[in-house]
Order: sequence, then structure tokens, then C-alpha cells
Amino acid sequence: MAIIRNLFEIKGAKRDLEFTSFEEVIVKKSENHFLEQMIAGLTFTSGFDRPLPLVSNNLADILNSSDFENLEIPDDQRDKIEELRVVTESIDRKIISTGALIAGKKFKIDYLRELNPQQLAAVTTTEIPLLVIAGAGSGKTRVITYKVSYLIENNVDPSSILLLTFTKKAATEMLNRVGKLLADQSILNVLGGTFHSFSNYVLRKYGNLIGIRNNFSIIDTEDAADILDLLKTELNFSGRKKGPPFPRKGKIQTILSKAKNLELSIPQVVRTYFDENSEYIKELEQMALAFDIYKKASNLMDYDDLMVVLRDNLKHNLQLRVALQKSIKYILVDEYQDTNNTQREIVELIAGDRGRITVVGDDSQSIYAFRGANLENILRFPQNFPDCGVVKIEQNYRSEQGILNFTNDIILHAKIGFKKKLFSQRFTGKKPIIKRFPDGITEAEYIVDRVLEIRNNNLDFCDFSILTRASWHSNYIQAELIKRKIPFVVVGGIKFSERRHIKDIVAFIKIVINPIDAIAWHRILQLIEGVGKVRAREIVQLIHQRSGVIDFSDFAERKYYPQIKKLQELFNQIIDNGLHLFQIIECVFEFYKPILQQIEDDFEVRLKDLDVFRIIAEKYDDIEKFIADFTLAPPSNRYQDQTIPMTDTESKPLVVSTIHSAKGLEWHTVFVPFALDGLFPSSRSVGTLQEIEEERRLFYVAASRAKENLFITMPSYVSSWDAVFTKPSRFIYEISKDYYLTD
DNA sequence: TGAGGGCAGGTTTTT
DNA sequence: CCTGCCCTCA
Repeated sequence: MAIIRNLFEIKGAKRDLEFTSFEEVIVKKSENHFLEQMIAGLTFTSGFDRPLPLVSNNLADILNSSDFENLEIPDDQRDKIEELRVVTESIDRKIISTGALIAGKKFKIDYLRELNPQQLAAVTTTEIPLLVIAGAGSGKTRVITYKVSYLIENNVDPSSILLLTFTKKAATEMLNRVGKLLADQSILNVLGGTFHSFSNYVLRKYGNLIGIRNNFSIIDTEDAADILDLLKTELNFSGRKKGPPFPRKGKIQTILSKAKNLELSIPQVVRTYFDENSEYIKELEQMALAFDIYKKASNLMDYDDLMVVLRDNLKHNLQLRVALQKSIKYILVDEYQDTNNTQREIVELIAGDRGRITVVGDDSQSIYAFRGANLENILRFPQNFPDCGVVKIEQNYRSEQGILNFTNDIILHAKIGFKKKLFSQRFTGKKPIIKRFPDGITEAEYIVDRVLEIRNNNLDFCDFSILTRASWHSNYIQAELIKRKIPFVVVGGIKFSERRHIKDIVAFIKIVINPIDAIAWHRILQLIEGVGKVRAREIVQLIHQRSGVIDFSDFAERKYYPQIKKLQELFNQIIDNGLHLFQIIECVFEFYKPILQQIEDDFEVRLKDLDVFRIIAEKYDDIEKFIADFTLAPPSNRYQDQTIPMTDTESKPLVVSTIHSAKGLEWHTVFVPFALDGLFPSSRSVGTLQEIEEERRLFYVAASRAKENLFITMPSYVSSWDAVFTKPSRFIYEISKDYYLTD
């Protein structure tokens, strides 16, 4: 008994476990196979506090006996599910299953040949609100690009088409394809981009209608948190006055952002998501107020503001709404399942009652609720637009039927959503493979073995991907890949634009544009030795008082004066001479490099980043556009380059990614390791029905990335600091055994 | 302002 | 358990 407790202490578990039958064993966990077996024999239910013995060590046997506790669903939720079921089933009457081209007209593109009937319906239905439910791999991008082309071919002015997506990459890719299809440059005029970049465009263009200065700076999440940190000190909310401590900057930022995104009050957000901080509701409300004032005073907008300000103005500012409705005739929205309420309202307000709006999406792939995405936006579209049409595209061009059987079965267990059943023309009789291993290392070895084996069929490493629920789930595999000298990239990680030194440089440029950008000033000033939070604040106040005139002579007596004087000269030189972007960057680099060398020990590596930055900047003339683009759509944020072991350079690297970052992509062979309950679904996301449902969709997204082979694997146990996970993911239990193999 | 200890937080993150 | 934030004190 004592031994067991000891063991769990080693593993960090702090719970008392009741055992009666184990003899004295003295071991360290890594040395003893018996103990590992023993842990593998334990399993933990949803609270991860009650050990239940696994029936066997054999995966097939384990999967035969499910003992997951059923989550209790409150009555009001049950009612809502029922209501949504009625709404989603109502689409059957609205289904449009085929389309026709405008008669007698000649088209450059052979739509009839290049699209299937459902795709054609989606493309040619242009005058009524249209919901396109595009299953995974069903040619969603194709539908959008062909629809834009079709509109243009029907003499719709490209500049009156608005195409909204969630990433800049998606928008440019689609518009490029339209350009190729039509061999026409007019597509350049299509208003295409992310919700945020669209708002940025509107707010600047119509700044005078809205009553905002159009040279505002956009701040990212980290900047916002820094401001809040500043305000926290200023308002003297630091320290623990009442029992629990005041939340930290990141958490404050999350709370305020959630309130805006979910359109809830601060007390509501705190009580539902951060109850441990409910002592400080009043102070948090004050912070929210102060934050808004601060941003206004410094001419700043955060990501949430971009959405909210646009929405509010569309709602209440008739002039703006009319202006936009006049210029925008057709709206297409991609990934509609990921919109939040504000974004939905923006779209609805611009569309007005003219109804020329097409939303494309897949409710089964909604995985961003934690960022405010509201699945109900897509589910209730038929309710919000009662005279809409619906197109359901179920033919899949990506995966082999064996994989579709598997993924169809995953999503069949979703409690809400549009019913659909994807099918493919390709059928080889292969099935996904689910496997369990003694430990993570064996699992990793197996995966890498399979990669090498399957690659022999004339494939490249880039045809394979490892998709995980959380980044650390791929640690063993990354180690194994390095060991075997296989090139790989890790998707995610710290983005280029979020690296410290890049943010520093950007701050310099932001000041050039907006000399009262306080947060940028704070960042820069604190680079100087002898200047900290307090001094920086004082200097920023001075700049504000003089409305942006940079003159530090008041501080002539201070020991850091020579440094800030250099700073003053730098900016005045840039501003007075109206330097070009590339010249500005040179000046800034000259000033910044010595500082960087002092504060960072990996100076050389970071210098390289600066070169990359310069190369990106070279493509721009307009400094404001450059910075806006840079903060709104950070370049090359997908690949974390340094993780490639440079051994096999001719070969394109294998991809190691989180599932979230893998959305929309596809690979010949996909591995999903660490498929243990508590890791996937995450033990933090099994408290409510909505959370479990979202985890299931995430599992669906992962599995549906595979074209030919899908491997779901797991070690027999994984221990984190407060729990041990041993049971296969509950989602595997849900799937019919006809659809996979266990060895 | 900079250094050392205490303790909160611990998935995912298109903007 | 371990990391990194933040508070406190010199």
C-alpha cells in the first residue's frame, strides 16, 4: 500500500489510492516494468480520481467494455438540443440539389463539367441567402472560387464582392485561383480578406464617418496584456488584498476579451469561467473601463475592437451601413462555423434584407469555441434567413472510403449538427488502424517505422503528418524523428511576429506612424538601461501632453539621458525627413542591434530574423499598410523553422502539428498518437456536454485529414503531474469495430 | 531599478 | 512537479 502511494508521489499524483494486495516492491518508476504494467492496469474515470482495473492488456478486449460515466445533461440543455435538432432537420425542405447556368450565356469556365451537381447548385444560386454545408474534403475552396468566378462572368463588378475568410492565406489562395480560372486581373478588386483585415479597411476608409482617427495602431494579444498590466499597477490592484491574489495580466486579458467575444458582462464571464477570481469583479470592471479609455487615448485598437467597433457602427450608424451596402452587393463567408456572434452580425448587417449572401462551412469541424466561435451561427442560419436555400455537399474527393466510414461514424455520435454522410469513389478495403503500446517510446518507434515503410511507395516525408491534441503529445515522436534523422517541421509554436525582437522593431515603426502609441513607447523605452516601468510611464505621459512631439530635454539631468536623446534624434530624423520604409528600418536596426546584443545571448540567431523582417518589408512602400498587414496577418507563422534537423535536405519535411493547426490540410498518411482518455478528450474538456462535443469534432477533424492511411495510437499509460491516463479515448469506444483494425 | 522567493497555472489559438 | 510571473525588498 505504501509503495503505491509512493509511486504516485513520484509521478506527482497527490491522491490517496486504496489497494490491498501489492507486496513490497522497491523500485524507481523508470527501472521497473512490473510497476508500469501495474499502472497500466489502472484507469481513471472522468474525475481521474477513482482507479478502475482495466479488463485486460489487450486493446480489443479493453474496447469491448466501456465504463464511462454518462454526463448528466441539465433540462434546459436538453431542450436546446431538441430545438436545434428541429432547426437542423428543417433544412430538408430547403435543399437545392442541382443548379443551372444562366441560359444562352457563354462562359469561359465549363461549370457543368468541372463541378458536381451540388457544387454547381452552390455556385449558381446567387440571389438568395445560401447555406453551403461542405463536408470535409468535399471541395469547399472549389465552390468558393468558382462562385466568385461565376459572379464575375455574370458581369458583377468584382469590387462589389466581399469574400471573408479566417486567414489571409485562405483569402489570397482563393483569389489567386479565381485569377487563374478567369485569366483576368479584375479579381484584384475583389474585397477579400479576413474579418479583421476587412474591418481594418473599413474603419480606416470611413474613419471620418465613424469618428475615429484613421491612423490607429492595431495591438495584439500580448500588447493588450501589457497595457492591462500597466493599468493594474496604476490602479493599485496588485497584491492580495482579499484572500486570493488579483489575476495576472494574461488572465485579465482573457477575461475582458471573452466578455467582448461572447457578448457577456464581466461578472457573467468571471462567474462562469473564472469563479476563483469572483472577489475582484468590481476591479475587473474598472480595468475594462480604464482599458477602453487608454486605447482611445493612445489611438489603439485590439482584435476585439476591430470587430465590435465595426459591428456597432453598422448597427447604429446609418450612413456607414448605407455606404457599405451600396458598395457591397455579394457576400461570401468561408468557415462560417467558426464565426462568433459579432462577426455574424457584421455579415448580416451588410447583407441587409437583400439576401445575396453565401455562407460555407461544416458544423462538424467547429473547433474554436474556446475563442468565441459559436456553432449555432451555422446551425441557425436557416432560422435567421427563413427563405434561404441549403446545399449539402457530401461527395468527398480526399479520402479513401475506409477512412470515411470511420470518420462518418465518429460524427454520428454528435448530439447536434446537420446530418451528413460523406462518400468517396475510392474504395480499396483498407481500414484505419488503432494500436496500443507499452509506452510512448515504443509508440514513437512504431510510428516512425511505419513512415519509413510506407514511404517506400514512392512517397515523400511531406506526405505524412503527426497530429496531436496538445503540442507536447508529440515529444517522443520528435525525439525519435531526430534520432533517425528524418526532416520534420513543427507547426505552431511561437510565431515569427511574436518573437521579442521582432515585436521591438515593430514598436519602433508603430511610433513613426502613431507617435502617441503608448504601448509601443513603453516597449522601446524599457529597452534602455535605467528606464523601467515607472520612468517609462512618466516619459509617455510627457509625450501625450505634447501630443506626440518627441522632446526629452526635461530629463537632461538623468543618467540615462544620452540614451533617450539618441532615441529622440532617431525618431525626429525619421519623421522630419519623411524617410522611406527601408530607410527607417535601417536606422532602427542601427539603433537596436547593440541593445539586442546586450539583452540576448543568442544574438546571432535573432539577427537572422531581422534580415527576414527586412526582406518582408522590402515588398512594401506604404509603411502603414505594412504594419497593418504584419499585425493582422503575420507572415510565415506556420512553420517553426529551427526544428528541422538538417540532414536530408532534398526531402520535404514531415509535418508535426496540433490538430487545430491542421484544419483544412490533408496528408497521405496521418498518425494520431496519445489517444488516451484525459488527453484526448482533454480531462479539462469533459465537464460539460459542449466541451465533449467539441473534442469529438476535433477528433473528427484529425481523422478526416487522412487520404489513404490513418493510425490512431496510444501508450498504455501517460502520467502527468496530477493524474495517470490509461484508457483509450472514449471516442474510440463509440466507433463500430467494423470500421477499424486493432493490429 | 534589479534580484530573489512564493505561488498560480498547467490544451487548443486562423485575428 | 516545474515554469514563469509577480510581488517584495534592498
